[in-house]
Parts: sequence; structure tokens; C-alpha cells
Amino acid sequence: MSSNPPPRGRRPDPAVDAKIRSAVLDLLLQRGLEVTMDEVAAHAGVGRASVFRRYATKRDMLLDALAQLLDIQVAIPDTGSLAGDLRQVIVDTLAIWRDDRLAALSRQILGESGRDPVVADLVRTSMRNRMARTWPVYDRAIERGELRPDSDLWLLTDLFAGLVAYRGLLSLDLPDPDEIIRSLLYGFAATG
Amino acid sequence: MSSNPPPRGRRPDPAVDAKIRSAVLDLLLQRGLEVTMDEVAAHAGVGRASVFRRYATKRDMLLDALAQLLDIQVAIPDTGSLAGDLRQVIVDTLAIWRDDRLAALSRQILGESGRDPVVADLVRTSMRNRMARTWPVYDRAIERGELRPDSDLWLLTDLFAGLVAYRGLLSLDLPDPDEIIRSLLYGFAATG
DNA sequence: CTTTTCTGATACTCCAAGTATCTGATATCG
DNA sequence: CGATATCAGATACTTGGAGTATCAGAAAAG
Repeated sequence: MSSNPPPRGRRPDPAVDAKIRSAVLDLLLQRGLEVTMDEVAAHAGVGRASVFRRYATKRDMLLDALAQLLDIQVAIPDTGSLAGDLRQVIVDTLAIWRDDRLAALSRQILGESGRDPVVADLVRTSMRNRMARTWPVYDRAIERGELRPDSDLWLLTDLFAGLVAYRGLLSLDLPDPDEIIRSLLYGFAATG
Repeated sequence: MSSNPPPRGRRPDPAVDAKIRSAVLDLLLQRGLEVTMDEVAAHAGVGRASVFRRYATKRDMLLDALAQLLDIQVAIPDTGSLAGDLRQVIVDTLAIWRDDRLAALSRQILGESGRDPVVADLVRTSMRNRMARTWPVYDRAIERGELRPDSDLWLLTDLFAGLVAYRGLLSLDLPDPDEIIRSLLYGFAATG
């Protein structure tokens, strides 16, 4: 479209931007979502007004931080077998929940999804993207004849993600990777 | 132990107890967890102080209401086949998430579990109890030779509960009961 | 009849989010 | 250059809701 009218007065200081964002991420990992704006300003070494100049509300600030946190990328395995690939995905995911700080933060973020549809949207999209990036694993497995070609891959991945989210959210013991793999691949029915 | 010293002055009015509890449940279903103490008192037609005389904090009040909500019981099916029993459990559970009010409330309660360990404990215990009551279904299935006798039943039930909780929390489309059954019983591996 | 604890009503404190203002710094425009 | 606009930090204000305190009147006990 048309180029914006040239900005007039003093420009926002990028250093202040950076100090605030990094302070928010810092405090988020230290104390979770329950952080006051004064804490953020103080921890950033910045005026309180400068925080509100960048984010109209605390929620906006947290949403920005959340978006940063959620787009961390995951490695896509290629071990040669579906079970091996799955095992690596599962172990990587479980690692998050074994770290106390990250587990607590994950719980809070998942929890916030239950109250704020915008947060739910962020989490949903981020999970969807992350899973879609693992499609190659399943494509290869289908080519190798290890996976039913008509598999509902969203169901497969959500069964796993749901299990982990559910147990993590409620602080239940995390499942054993090999048992998950066995269940997802072969199910619970008695074999003939 | 020793009987309590006899109570002295005016006794708490049971009618007031009832009015408050019913008002809380009412408002909980109408507007979720974000209810003010004044609203509760007003909706109950009762003095604000009477609410605080019964619950030291809003959290205590909500925990009490939550405990009531969570111990609703579920029917245990016995259709003659594991698939049939599972189908009924699954359909019953999905019904909760198809009701907009109940789904919203479930989301908020699950969400609160991520921030308050005591809520998480309530939810965890209630889910555990509910699932344990369905053990007969699986016992019968093992006797009939439909289910592997060494099955981790907690894993089986949590795979399902997790899937539904995960999708419900993030407002994803709910899965089809028959697809869930097929996946849980036979898995995703290519047959042979 | 005295004492205790309930009842509803009202007023208060406290905390954190968000708003408003002020002075000074830094930018553009004419 | 000077006028003007917006940023920076500081500080004071408003608002809303949780929790506290106090009151006068009612209902229970000794």
C-alpha cells in the first residue's frame, strides 16, 4: 500500500524494547505468569510507562512473550524405523516435563488456554505446526510399510500429545516411552 | 476422640449455607470461575459477610463448589463386548464437551489445574476414581480374551482422557468414537 | 438476663492494572 | 535555527475486587 507518513518525534529506543522483552522472558521462567508490571519494569531497568507504551495491557505483553516461547523448533528424527523415530520424538517431549521450571511454565500456559481463547489459539497453532513438521517421519513409515496408509495422523499425534499434556497438567507420572510406542502401534487388543 | 465443647451462641443458618452453595454453582455454570464475592452474596440474597464467614477466601469457596461438581457419577456400561462398552464410555464423555456451557467450564477447571496444585489434585482424584469405576469393563474384556491381560489400564484410559482433554482445552474438533476405539484396540501399525 | 455468635449492612485497607502528567531528551519539519 | 511531536523516566491518580473491621439486631446457650 502507500508508504506510511514519516514518523515525527523521538523514535522508540530499540534497546528499551530488548530490555523489556528479555526481562519478561526471564521473569516468566522464574515465576510463571503471575508477574506484576512494576516487576517487569524494575527488572528491565526501565520506566513503568515505557512498558505500557509498548503493550496496552499486561495480557498483550504476555501474549507477545508467549509467541516467542512457543516457536522454538524441534529436531526431526530419521533413525530408519518408525519405532525409533517415534521414540526420539517422545523422549524429546518428555524432557520438557522433566524439567521443573519448564514443566511449571507449561502447566501455566496450558492452563491459560482454558481461560483465554487467544492463548489457546497460540498453543494450538504452535502444536499443529510442530506436529506437521514431523509428517516426514510418518510418510517414510508408510513407504516402509510400517504404518497403515489411511492413518489419521492428527489422531496419532494428538493421542500422544494429549496423554503427555494431561499427565503433565495434573502432575501425574509420565509414561514410559516404549509402552507408549507399543500402545500406539499395536493397541491393547489381545493378539488372536 | 473427645466430643466437641457444646456450641455457644447463635448457630449458623443452614438455609444460608444452602443459598450460598447453590448460588455459587449457579454462577459457576453461568459465567465460569470469574465471579466476584459480591455477585455471589447478591445472587444468594445474603450478606457479604456471611459468605466470608463460611469461606476464608474465594479460592476456598470455589474449591468447595468444584468438589461438588466433580463427584458426579457416570454409568458403567455392560454391552457384552469391549468395543461396545468403550463406545458408550467415549460417547458419554464426548457429550460433556459438546455442551457449550459444560465445555467452557471444563476448560476453565482444567486450566485452573495448571495454576493451582490443589485444584489439580481434585481433578486428578476425581478422574482417577471415575476411571477406576470402569475397571469391571476391562476385567470382563480380559476374561473374554478381548484385551491383553498385561495391559496398563491407566495408560489405556489416560490415552483417551488425554486426547479428549487436550482437544477440548484447545477447542479442537472432537474425535470420532469409532476411530478412537480402533486406534486404542489395534493401533496404527500396518497389518502385516 | 448475660454472653456468645450468628445475620445483613457498611466502611475500610490493600494490591495491582491501567491512566494522566510532568520534565527532559531526541527526532522531524519548516 | 525554532516549533512540534513523541519518546524516556518518574510519580501520582483512578478503579475494581479481595479481604478486614465494625455495627446493630437476632437467636441460641448458660
